[in-house]
Amino acid sequence: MQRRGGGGGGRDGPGGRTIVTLADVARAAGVHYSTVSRALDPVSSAQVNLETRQRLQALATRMGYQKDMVASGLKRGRTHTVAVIAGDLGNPNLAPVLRGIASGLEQAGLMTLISETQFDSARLERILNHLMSRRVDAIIMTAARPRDAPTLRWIRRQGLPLVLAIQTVPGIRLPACTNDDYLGGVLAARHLLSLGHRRLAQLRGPMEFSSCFLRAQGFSKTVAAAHAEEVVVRSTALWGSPEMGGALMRELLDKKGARPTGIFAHHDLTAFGALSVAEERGLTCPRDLSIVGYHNLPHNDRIAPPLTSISQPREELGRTAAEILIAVLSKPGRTPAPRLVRPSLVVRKSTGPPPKAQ
Amino acid sequence: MQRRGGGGGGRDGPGGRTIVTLADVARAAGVHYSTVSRALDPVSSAQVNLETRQRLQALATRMGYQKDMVASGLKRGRTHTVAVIAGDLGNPNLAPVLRGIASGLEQAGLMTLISETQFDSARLERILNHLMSRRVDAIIMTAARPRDAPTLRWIRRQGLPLVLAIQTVPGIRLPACTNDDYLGGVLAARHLLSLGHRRLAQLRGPMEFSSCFLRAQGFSKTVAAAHAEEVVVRSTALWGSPEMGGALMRELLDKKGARPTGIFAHHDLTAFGALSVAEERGLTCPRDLSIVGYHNLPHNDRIAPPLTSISQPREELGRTAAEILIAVLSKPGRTPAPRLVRPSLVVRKSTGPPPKAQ
DNA sequence: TACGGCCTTGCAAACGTTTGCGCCAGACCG
DNA sequence: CGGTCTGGCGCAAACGTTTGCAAGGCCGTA
Repeated sequence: MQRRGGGGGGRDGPGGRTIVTLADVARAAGVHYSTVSRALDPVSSAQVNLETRQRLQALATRMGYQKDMVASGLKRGRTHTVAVIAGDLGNPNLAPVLRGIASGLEQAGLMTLISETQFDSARLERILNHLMSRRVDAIIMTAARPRDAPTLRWIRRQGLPLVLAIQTVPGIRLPACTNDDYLGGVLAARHLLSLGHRRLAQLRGPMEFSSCFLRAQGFSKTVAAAHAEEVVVRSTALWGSPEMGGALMRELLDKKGARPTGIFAHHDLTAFGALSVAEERGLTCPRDLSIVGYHNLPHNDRIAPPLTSISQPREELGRTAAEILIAVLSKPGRTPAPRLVRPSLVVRKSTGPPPKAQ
Repeated sequence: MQRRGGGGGGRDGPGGRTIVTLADVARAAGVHYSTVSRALDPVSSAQVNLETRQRLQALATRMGYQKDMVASGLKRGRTHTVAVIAGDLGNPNLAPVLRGIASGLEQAGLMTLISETQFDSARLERILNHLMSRRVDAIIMTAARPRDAPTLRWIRRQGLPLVLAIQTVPGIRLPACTNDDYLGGVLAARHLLSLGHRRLAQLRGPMEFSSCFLRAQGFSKTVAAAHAEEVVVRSTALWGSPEMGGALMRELLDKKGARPTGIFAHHDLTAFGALSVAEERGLTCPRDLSIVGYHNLPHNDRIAPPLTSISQPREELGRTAAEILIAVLSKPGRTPAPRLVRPSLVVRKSTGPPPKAQ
């Protein structure tokens, strides 16, 4: 299929490019190719005489030799490739995380393969088969939900190292890196409480995501500990959007009883939708109600009013996930402890003291 | 290194998982493994007798056989992997494009490898070496600039199929998929002109990006064709940010002569910054000036005033890039024509008729 | 019946790298 | 001076798949 060059050796690649192999270098150096292999491999290079080693290394770089990772992968069973399985690549919050992962892995000589399940389990299965057949060294999963637990266990049974990022799954012990969403909820609650709010509410995201669940818990516990009141509305089924936020806000305002003055939205977009509905109802923010968002989207200071929000270091999360994965690969036995990345509160104009009237 | 199982055959993978090979299936079926290979390969399966073929296919799936793509890649020289080289993965506009690419490629059985240059040419070189050594089948490059032309030519010389996405490079003929940025500029200009504006200006992005260059051209030509006036300010060195927008806006307002009333920002974030500065100077939008942004970021309708913007189908762009790539791979000789994805204008409240006074 | 043409299947050599094993020469020791 | 040890290198067998080639059987025709 692939022609061997006549004189100089070297293989013709698909596009007619010449590929220099170990054999080519060996021929040029007058040694056996296994010697070249050893000379170029950092660990076995001690087995070859110092000066031949240096000569071969110099020759290899001069000839433009590049180890064929495919062949190496076949032989060694390690492809130096890590797959990231995301739920929705369209989610803008994901990009910085991916960046962190990719740059963190790159430093360890690992490449990043990305794929997207679109939260479809058949698709996930197809992807996993693909990845197994490609012999990836490990998997990072970014949007795992409780219902994915069997799949996660399956992956683990296959012996594939697995690290969770962004979301964790209760009841399954796996190395993971997430935001400290519980703390995020606490920060939001504390902020509103410290401003004097005593009637609070949450516009919650889907509770199957650990991030939302923990945010809700952190918030509720803090509110309860302060003996303040929390008005409960249902959580959304879909992830943050203005429409969802509007719907929840309407539901909240339609409830009988005193209206909450401090609101914690699990997503900035949800907060936007809620603000629109509040304005329709003649409420102004922050005079009549305060609202805290989540994610600290880049335009929060341009909207009216600029949105107080919880900021998460997303790229750091990705880098940390990469670190964990590298640790797992280097010592397969141990499961590193889950790691948390701390969020912080960014105060803007959408929060203030509650109205005096109440 | 890897132990062979005693009785049943099968290889033990890194984590102790058992891998079923062609030889295992063949042994179980009592045929030679080459026959199994042929039976399972869609093109050569015609060579094997219908009923053995079916028997082998059934047995293979029953035994959980999965073709080892690494071994196949070594033999065939095709890895079914495509690399996407991005400039900045943190750019939120990129995520939908990546999604489009990944899902488009997946349908052709190709996997997507992503990497990020951070606009550092040494890094780009390292990445390319890595990719070559990994024998990727093709490369998609998303943020090429004129200064990258030598590298692009080098890739082409290596015989690696290459497709540009989002940005093109003048003077180098390569298959590409971009937004019709020229049209975007035209749409912005037409909109402002049709509202009655006669003095216009642009807050331009870095002109080394073909996208910005073409937007600028489309806008300027349309303005000139309408015999309206364009006030020129320098373009930014960095990509859209509120700070950049503010700086450019200040420069524009400090110019002597009549103030432009219609402004086209090459990025929504630039527009946001410009709006802030305008407000500082006591100008209100859209009463005193109109502004059109670009990218149609998801929160444009929540800012004050909601921002008129040019929307680009980003995911479609990614899918189209994938289509082009697949075409290139299927017939290596031909260079498919560059394709354009059409943007559209989304009118909101930041644009209106010019002030009567002028 | 002999022979040429198929349809199927087996054989074995690749693809490029890694690595256990063994060989050789030189050094060292008794 | 003979034996053992060791550093350095070559040999060849893998890793799992693909594929040209050939061999065997079967059929049809001369």
